Amino acid sequence: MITAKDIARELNLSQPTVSRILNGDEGHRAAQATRERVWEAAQRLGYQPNAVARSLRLGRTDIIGVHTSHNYDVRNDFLGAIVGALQCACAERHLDIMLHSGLYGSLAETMYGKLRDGRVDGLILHSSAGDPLAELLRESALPVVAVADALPGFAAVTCDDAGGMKGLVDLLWSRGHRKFVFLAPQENLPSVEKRRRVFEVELRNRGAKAQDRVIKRLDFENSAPVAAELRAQGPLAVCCWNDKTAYNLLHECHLQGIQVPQELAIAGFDGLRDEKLPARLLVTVRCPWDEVAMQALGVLVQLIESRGESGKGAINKEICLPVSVLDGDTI
Amino acid sequence: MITAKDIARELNLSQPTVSRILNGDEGHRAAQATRERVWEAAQRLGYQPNAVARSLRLGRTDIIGVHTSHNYDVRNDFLGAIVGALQCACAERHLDIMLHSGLYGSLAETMYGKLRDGRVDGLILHSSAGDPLAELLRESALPVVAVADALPGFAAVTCDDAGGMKGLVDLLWSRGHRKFVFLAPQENLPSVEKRRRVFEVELRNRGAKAQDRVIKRLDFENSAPVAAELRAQGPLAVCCWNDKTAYNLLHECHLQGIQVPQELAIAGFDGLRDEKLPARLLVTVRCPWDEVAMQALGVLVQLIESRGESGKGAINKEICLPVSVLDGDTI
DNA sequence: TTGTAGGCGTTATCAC
DNA sequence: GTGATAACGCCTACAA
Repeated sequence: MITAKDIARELNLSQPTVSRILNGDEGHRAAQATRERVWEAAQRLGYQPNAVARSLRLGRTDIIGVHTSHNYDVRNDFLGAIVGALQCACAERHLDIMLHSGLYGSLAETMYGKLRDGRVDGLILHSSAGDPLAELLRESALPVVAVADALPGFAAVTCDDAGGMKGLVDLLWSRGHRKFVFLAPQENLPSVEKRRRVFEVELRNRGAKAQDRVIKRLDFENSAPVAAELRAQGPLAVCCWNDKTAYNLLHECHLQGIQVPQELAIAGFDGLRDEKLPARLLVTVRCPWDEVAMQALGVLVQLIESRGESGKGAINKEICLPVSVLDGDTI
Repeated sequence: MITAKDIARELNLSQPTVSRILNGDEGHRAAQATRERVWEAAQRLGYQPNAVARSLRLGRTDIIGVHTSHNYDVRNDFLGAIVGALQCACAERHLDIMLHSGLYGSLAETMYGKLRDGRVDGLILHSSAGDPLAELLRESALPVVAVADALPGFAAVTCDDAGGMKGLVDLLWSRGHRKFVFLAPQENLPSVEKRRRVFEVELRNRGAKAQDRVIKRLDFENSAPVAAELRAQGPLAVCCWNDKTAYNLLHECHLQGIQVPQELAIAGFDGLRDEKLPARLLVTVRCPWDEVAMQALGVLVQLIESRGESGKGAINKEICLPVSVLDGDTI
């Protein structure tokens, strides 16, 4: 790899002179002739400044880290949506993205170390309430913005989970549904908590009895027995905490011959529904994940630029973006 | 940020002593008491070695770059599959991933510079034939492994496009189809070229006339007029170059009321078909993208480790992974 | 067992 | 205009 020193030697100049000229040289503090010689040599030798050395010197890498405490990678629709949008947003701002790969279940301490080893200027984080990693990060100087799920003590960009769930209940109620189940995940996600709470409040306000607005926890996998169980409880409307769960349930219904929406009406939440096939259009709530990512990046850049001023928590506002209910034919 | 020097000062030691102890200290070249003091202080002060400085010194970052010359991000099913699998594979090898965000259409030279500025040890590349960036990279010292589409002069991990297409033609022919169209993209992708060639050869061998094995180029977007045009040409089997194209076409058929598979039989290629909904199962060829990513990483690590030995092109083998035809109900 | 010296490649601050 | 000099934080070789 060819360095500035190599160029300097070639031209009988000092290395800093080369560096100055190649760095824009705003003050015109170099002879025209020298400048041309330097540019020519740089071109000819294929000089590329070493970004690692520059980062060490400047204390800045222009790299944004992305990490999730959940066990998913970019193939997960949600994370893919976030990271994909970040890629676009980063390109405009001349930033790059680092995906911190941590084995799921590795110690929070270990991950914490990797995140603050100086390789990223800031972090886009997706985590859940009570995550030990978040606890650690809160005390650190690393700028962090949470996405989708707000974390106490961090800036965050989220979707209007409450509004979305209200809209969904409105729609379901208007279609005549009176018996409901909310399928929640095992993990404690703040966004899902909000949805769940609105689900309960809205239905209670409408006079639904406790047994007609049940909360049920499940994981991605085991939707087979759940489908059967739900069917047994007569016709009802199932609000799934995300689209993936809803699709799993739909799939099960197909396998078990359960009529949708006659026996089970199904709604999702995410806006990550698949529109490739027109056959079955899931009712869901569209969350603008691309916008979430863009805004999160904006806030993160602000945090990074204002680093050091008046403590880190200066900007820890939470931005909440509007959602919209998407109708379909599963309710 | 707290450095090794800080610890040294605190304990009245020299900085290298601290560094040595914290780095494993295999030779036991330190007093037990000193070691304990150092570890204690490191713990107490929350010391985290600066990875940027370390990288500068060691000439190694333990970061793998990912770049595509095409205009897509991680939300593209294919790229998502590759990057997602890479995330898993990297975690095991204690590597991290960098997504080089380059605005589509930015100069190859610019991108070339960013890729070899020392921030990544190697590169996973997805590109097409004749890409100027690939030309540049071929001359550089940066270890590169191409995925999905082989590039002359690079190591590559690909799928058995030829075998897959042969299997697909076998299946279509056995189902009685005798009139075919191959939908190809505008770009010149080596993998697609292989599929196209086998498509032609296999059909010619079976005695299909030229007008019954047509090649048609199109982009993602404009499948609307194409669908109508295809329908007009009577019942035929359409082999789409990838699943996304196939789904677009299916969608169009639905909108225009074209019967699938009676009027148009449709097959994809990728294995990125959506199985969330059981309704319409696309006939396609499953490409093991996760395996592609894993193997590519393996080769890349080999290249990195053997860097400097006997020129770079030492290992530029091409690994070709087996595929399988997936039946469905669209043909 | 520990400290000193040097360098990775860059940028910034000064003299000259 | 340009060249020393220093510093970013780390690791390695060698000397003490």
